[in-house]
Amino acid sequence: MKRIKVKKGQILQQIGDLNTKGYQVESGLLRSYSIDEKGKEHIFMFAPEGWMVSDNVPRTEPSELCIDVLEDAVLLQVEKNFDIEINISKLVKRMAVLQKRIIMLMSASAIERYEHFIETYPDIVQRVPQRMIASYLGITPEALSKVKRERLSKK
Amino acid sequence: MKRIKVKKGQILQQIGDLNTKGYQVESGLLRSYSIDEKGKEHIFMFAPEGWMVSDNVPRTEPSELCIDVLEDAVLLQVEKNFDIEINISKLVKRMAVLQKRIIMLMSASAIERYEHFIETYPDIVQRVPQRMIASYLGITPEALSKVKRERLSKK
DNA sequence: ACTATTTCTTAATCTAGGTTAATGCATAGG
DNA sequence: CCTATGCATTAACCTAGATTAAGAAATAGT
Repeated sequence: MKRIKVKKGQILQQIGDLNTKGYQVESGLLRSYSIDEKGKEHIFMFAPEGWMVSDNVPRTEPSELCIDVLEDAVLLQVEKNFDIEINISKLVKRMAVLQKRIIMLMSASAIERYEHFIETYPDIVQRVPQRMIASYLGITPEALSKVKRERLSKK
Repeated sequence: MKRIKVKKGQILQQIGDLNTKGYQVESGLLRSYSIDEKGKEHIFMFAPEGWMVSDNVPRTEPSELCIDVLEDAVLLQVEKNFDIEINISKLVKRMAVLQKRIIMLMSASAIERYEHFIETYPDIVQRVPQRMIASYLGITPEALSKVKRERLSKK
C-alpha cells in the first residue's frame, strides 16, 4: 500500500490490463469506464474523495474497465489481495451502490436517473463535463440537454 | 445459520423489510426483484444452486428488493453480520457479476443482452417463464418474443 | 490575445423497444 | 372433462431517446 500523486488525464488502468490494484481516493476525482465494440465510452462510476475505485472482475482476469484521472489526485494504491478486502463494510457499501444503479437503469427514465444523480452526487455535477454525466446515466449528451431543458420549463 | 426448506411461491423478503438475512441456495431456484412506482417488477437476479441472494443495502436499512422462491428449494439462511461476509471471495464474485450487468445495461442492445444471458445462464432459460427473462433483461415479454424471432430468422 | 479544439445546445429525423389489444396455448381447479 | 386464469406470440401504433448536422459557447495552447 503506497500513497501516490497523479495528474489530470493520467490513465491508471487500461482495459485488458491485469487487474491487481485498487485506488482509495484521498483528494481529487477519478472515474472508471468501459468501452463498447463501437468505441463508445460508458462511465461506470465516479470516485471523489473518500471513495474507492477498482475493477470488480476477479484479480486473475483482465480488467474490463479503464480508470483515469479527472482532477489531480492523491491516492492510496492498494494491492487487491490484502488491503482492500479487509474493509468489508466498504465493500458492502459498494455493493449497495451497484445494486441501486442496476435498479435505476432497469426501471427509471433518463429524467428520473438524472434527478437521482444530482440528489445523490450534487457536487459531482459541478465538477465534470455534461457529456460525462450523460455517459454515466447511459444516455447521449444531446438527450441530457433535452432533459435539463424540460426540467427548467417545469420548475 | 440454519438450513430451511421452502416451497415454490413462498416470499422470503418483502420490500421494506429489515434486511438482516441472506440465503445460500443448496438446491432449487430463487429470484430477487424490485418493484417500480408503476408496480412493475424488475428482476435483479436469479439464484440457482450454489448462488447466494441477499439485498445489498446496508443491514440497518429497509430492503429495496423482494426475494421469492421459483422452484422448491433448500437454503442456508445466514444472518448478515457474521456468516455471509466471511466468505470474501464470494462477495467479490458477486461484485463482478453486478459490474458486468451494469455494463451490459448501459452498452448492449436487447438482442445482445439476450445472447449474453443464454451464454452465461443456459440452464436458467429452461427453468423460468419467458416473461421473467424479459424482466431480467429490462425489456417487455413482447420485445423478447421479437428478439427470439429475429434470432431464428438469422441463424 | 487569438486561434484551434473541444463542449454544449438545438432542431430534424430515425429506430429500438414500449403499449395496447387480439389470438392461440397451457396449466390448474372444480 | 370443462372452464378459468395465466403465458406466449403477433401485429399496429406510439414514444423516449439515438443519430446526424450545425451553430454557439467555453477551454486550452501558442
